[in-house]
Amino acid sequence: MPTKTYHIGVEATMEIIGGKWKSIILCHLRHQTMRTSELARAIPQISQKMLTQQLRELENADIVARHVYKQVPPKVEYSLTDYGESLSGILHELCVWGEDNIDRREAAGEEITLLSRDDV
Amino acid sequence: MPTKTYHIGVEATMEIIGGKWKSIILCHLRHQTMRTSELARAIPQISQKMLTQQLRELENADIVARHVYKQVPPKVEYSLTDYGESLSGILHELCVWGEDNIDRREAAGEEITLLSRDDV
DNA sequence: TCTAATAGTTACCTTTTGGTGGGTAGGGCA
DNA sequence: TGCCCTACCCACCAAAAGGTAACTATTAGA
Repeated sequence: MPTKTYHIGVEATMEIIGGKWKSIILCHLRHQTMRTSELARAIPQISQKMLTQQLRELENADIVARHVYKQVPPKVEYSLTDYGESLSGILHELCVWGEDNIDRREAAGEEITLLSRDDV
Repeated sequence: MPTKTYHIGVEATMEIIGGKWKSIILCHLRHQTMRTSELARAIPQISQKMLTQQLRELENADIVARHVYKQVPPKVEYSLTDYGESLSGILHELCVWGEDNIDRREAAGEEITLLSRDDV
């Protein structure tokens, strides 16, 4: 296998939490274990496909754990792994900085809304 | 203009520092003001086009300041704005977490290299 | 006159990412 | 029997992101 090369640490981090959905998913899982359908409700803009695809990738990176309950209809829960918890502080700061950024842009006259500010 | 809507703070943050290049550029500017050519040397994989495009976008978000010296050949310097400095802590953590992640994957047997670990 | 030097733009193409709509499994229940 | 439920998979298409290469301007200096 050809050796994977990074030039700076942040490159690796962004490969894991980057993209349109991963950081959002992780911000939700930071507070609680959630079922697939709960995540879908918490992130109404995401499609089924993207949700499971991103969860699979986070699982492969050992950030998210998948718990399958053997029952019908199926029940699957996702939560942060211990290693995933090491991202918790960063995720929180990303949320808070974004909230401030939105306030700032609103104060500057931009038409902008933040629906929930529940990241505590 | 249609109101821009976010569901969670991190969405706004990622819109600003997301993508393949922005966080890398910002990590370099965190330590020092840099000329265009210095940035290009510090990030050898980036193309001219991407470098200026990303810098423009960071400038529009008031994260990066552009200083043009009226001389020939041209000299242009980039640095974090005061507001951009508010990302400094997060950028540092993203770097450090990535370095740890690379160590972890290397320890797990993955063929992986980190060229510089100079984010202090 | 010709070239080097720096920063930047543009047109064009490829790759990656994301969206849509369909389909699966398998037990519960009317 | 036939339909519901949840999770999830696949084929296909559209849009966004990124890469390549050629071009610009300007002036110092060989």
